[in-house]
Amino acid sequence: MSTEEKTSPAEERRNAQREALLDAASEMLMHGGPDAISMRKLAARVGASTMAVYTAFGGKEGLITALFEEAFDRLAAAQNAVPRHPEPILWLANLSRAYRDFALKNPSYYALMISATLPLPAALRHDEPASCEPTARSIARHPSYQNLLDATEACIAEGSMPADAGPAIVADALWATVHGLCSLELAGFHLSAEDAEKRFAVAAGAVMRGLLTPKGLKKYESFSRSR
Amino acid sequence: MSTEEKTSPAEERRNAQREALLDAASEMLMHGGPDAISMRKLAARVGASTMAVYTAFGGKEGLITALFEEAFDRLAAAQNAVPRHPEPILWLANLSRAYRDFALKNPSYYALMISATLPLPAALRHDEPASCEPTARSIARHPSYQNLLDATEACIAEGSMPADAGPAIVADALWATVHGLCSLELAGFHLSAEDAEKRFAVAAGAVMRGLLTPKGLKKYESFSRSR
DNA sequence: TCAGCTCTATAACAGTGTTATGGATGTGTT
DNA sequence: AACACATCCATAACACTGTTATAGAGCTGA
Repeated sequence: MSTEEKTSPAEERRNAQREALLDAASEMLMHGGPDAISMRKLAARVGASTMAVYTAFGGKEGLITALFEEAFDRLAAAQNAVPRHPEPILWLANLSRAYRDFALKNPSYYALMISATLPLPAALRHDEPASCEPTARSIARHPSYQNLLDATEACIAEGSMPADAGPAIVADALWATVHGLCSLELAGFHLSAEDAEKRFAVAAGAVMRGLLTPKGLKKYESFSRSR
Repeated sequence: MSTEEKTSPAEERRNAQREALLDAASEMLMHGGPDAISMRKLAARVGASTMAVYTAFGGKEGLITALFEEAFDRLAAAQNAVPRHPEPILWLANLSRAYRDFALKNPSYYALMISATLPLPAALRHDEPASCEPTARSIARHPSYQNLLDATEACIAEGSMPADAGPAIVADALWATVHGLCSLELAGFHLSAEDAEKRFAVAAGAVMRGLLTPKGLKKYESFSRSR
């Protein structure tokens, strides 16, 4: 017997239905974006009525919030899967590549995540123009962001990156670049896969190099030489 | 008498109504995002019927496309307003700042533009998963992108940036970073205006420095010192 | 077993984008 | 100037959307 809560058969069935709804919703999200998620069609797909979605998630907003959490969990898992390389610079580089891989392999989840990073829903959807509360829907400051922050702090600790700007600003700089690159790539602006790869290498390498101290630069270039 | 086409009074009235519709639509876009643009409300706002919007733009898709063009025109105007500094590195830096200023001052227009750069509408909205045709809705490869490309080529020509990667890839690297930073900032991830400014300076400066050749780096640092 | 409660199915409400169908308006020709 | 033609717009309807009220089923706990 594990430490799980005892689940009555009805509650178990409810949870199963909730997961079925979430799965179907993610599938609808996959090949049509958030607007393609219709409450009626979603309920019909799992053989339930529309109200089931409302009791499970409270509404479309709640459903999409649940999809957000799913997306963030997947991203966090992908980032945690990156081994903590003893050289923090290489750890950081590997985190960047893992971030890109995640974005390319889960385009609709990624799009959903960054749709909260856009001003549209966050600041403008509701009539209050000065809300600016990211609720829980944002990449930055999220657990999936922690690895990037840790690696940045390790770089600063060993003197490879400057300490005066603060780790958050440095990490944001790298994140902004990688995110922008993924946006470009997902939008289809790559004549070939090799070009996309090359562009990512050039841009991510540039911002990395530009963020390093002279000491860090020397290390980084020795890594590049040895490769 | 100018070179304009002769406009009959009816056609002139039609054009006036079309512009009135576009203005009202942009206003609705401003404080509610694209989803807040309702055909009925839009038509009612200018005192016309719903069909007027359809004969003028063909549908909501056409209306939003018109808003896209408006947004791109404004961005292009903002970029063209940046004087062509004799030092291409500084020209490039000024273009970046102008891009950010535009994004911060026109958040909904900017969000509309980059919503086409996202995978959501471009690749996933319609059921064909392999369309990937940016039609005319994309920042990169657009006239508003030309200044950035020109400045990059000027940097390469004077030897401040490497020529082997090609100007497009270098320009994309800078654009991706600036775009990512604007996304972060517009989403509300700035504790203070000074912090946002600092972050932009650090990140944009880093990618710029990382893209420069040793020769360009020497120039760039002399600029920073003299400031 | 039975009261009580939660969940759900049906149907309706207020919206949305879009589209047929007449009638009014302007246009070009005779 | 007057007629035939084309265009455009207002009305109303259709097919959807998310959401909600209402009533009935199902499970829970005593």
